[in-house]
Amino acid sequence: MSQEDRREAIIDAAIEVAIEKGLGATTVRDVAGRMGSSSGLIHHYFDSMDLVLASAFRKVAEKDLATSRDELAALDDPVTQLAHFVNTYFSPDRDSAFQFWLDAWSEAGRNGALQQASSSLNIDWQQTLLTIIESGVASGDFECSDPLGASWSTVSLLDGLALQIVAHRTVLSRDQSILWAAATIERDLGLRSGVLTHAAAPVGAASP
Amino acid sequence: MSQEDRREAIIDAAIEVAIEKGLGATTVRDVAGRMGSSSGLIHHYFDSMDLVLASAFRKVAEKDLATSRDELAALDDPVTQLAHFVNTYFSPDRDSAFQFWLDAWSEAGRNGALQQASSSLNIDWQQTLLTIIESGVASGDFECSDPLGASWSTVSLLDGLALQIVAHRTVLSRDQSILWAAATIERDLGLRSGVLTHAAAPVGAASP
DNA sequence: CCTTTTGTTGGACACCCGCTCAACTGGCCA
DNA sequence: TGGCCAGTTGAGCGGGTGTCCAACAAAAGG
Repeated sequence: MSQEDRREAIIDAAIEVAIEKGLGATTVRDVAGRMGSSSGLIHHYFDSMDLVLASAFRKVAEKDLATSRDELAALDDPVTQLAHFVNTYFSPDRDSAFQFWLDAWSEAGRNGALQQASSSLNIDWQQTLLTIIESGVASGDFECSDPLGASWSTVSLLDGLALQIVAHRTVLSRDQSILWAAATIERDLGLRSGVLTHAAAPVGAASP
Repeated sequence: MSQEDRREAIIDAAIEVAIEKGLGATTVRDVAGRMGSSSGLIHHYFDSMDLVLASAFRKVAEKDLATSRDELAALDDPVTQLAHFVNTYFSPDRDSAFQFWLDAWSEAGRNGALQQASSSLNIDWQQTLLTIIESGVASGDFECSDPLGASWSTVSLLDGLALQIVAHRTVLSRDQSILWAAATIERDLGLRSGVLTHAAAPVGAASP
């Protein structure tokens, strides 16, 4: 097993544990136990446990983002892309990844490696949205004088709603949140009301 | 010193420590040390440390909310109230309180007492906004067919932006965030562009 | 084949956690 | 003055943490 593979195996084990116990409560011994190896091994590949946790967060968040980007790439017009983005953002499949985000945001102020990973990946999500918005403005589908502001407002609105769903469970329903987010985003981008939600639902849309 | 005073003193000490070390990293010994008392005392007044932390969060969040509501009560028309709300939401004064929110959202899934405090206080903030929006609709200042949705979208948007400011520090500027949030909220409530930010700035508005 | 290198082990270290409990203190009442 | 008791102490318990490191195993190189 190559050095790189071993590192990935450690990160994967850390992810599995963190999903069950939380990022902050994931320990060296947990990870070693999950891998069936010794605890010393982890420190042979990582200088500190903080780096393991930051790597775990980064891998989860990167995979989550890559999945989203792949799905978006399969759609061709900006309106459909945006509709897909909004309709899938609160999917239960993303709950565990979103809990990683909550943990990262909370810990960012005290763990430098995490803050760097968290802020750069947050920017990546906003950039993904910015690309959609700019292409929509270019094609005439959207009407928006400030795509940068719209992209940040949109991710922030979605994150704020997702946060309620994941942290508080029953306070907001997923479907209701989609409708509320869509309404605001439609107004921000000069779309007719309902365009984002009445569109033929893309693969994996809505939620149970 | 009465029982109630002692409890409050413990909570206050826990708050001081939590501001420095984070809610999750605050220990019984830290709190006792800050008070200059023994660790046993804390357990004489609280059944568990989790309850101390939940109480600390609740006190910070309640005070933060009460301050906001008092300021709003001093203003009379809905537009001025909403402008004040938006212009003060990202104030540096609120940073430490907001870090408590980040910690609470992260920990909510694993600490029942915290989840209850966090979700009910989140609803209180949304209700505050809902009251403003409903009075604005009644007075004809706002145009909004779904005040409930608008209130949730607005808190979520503000929380999402505040989260970037507090967790990632330099990714977004406070002033820029106010402008972006205001633009979206104005569209949601049928206000003329700039009404929320060009209004005579209320006490403590903007940020350095 | 024997040495060297590399990967891996798991016990040990120093420190921290929440929580319990017997012992102590000091003010109040009889 | 003596007894009482709520308030308070802090050592101690069982268990946890990240990190280090001498010892071992196994593959690589001569």
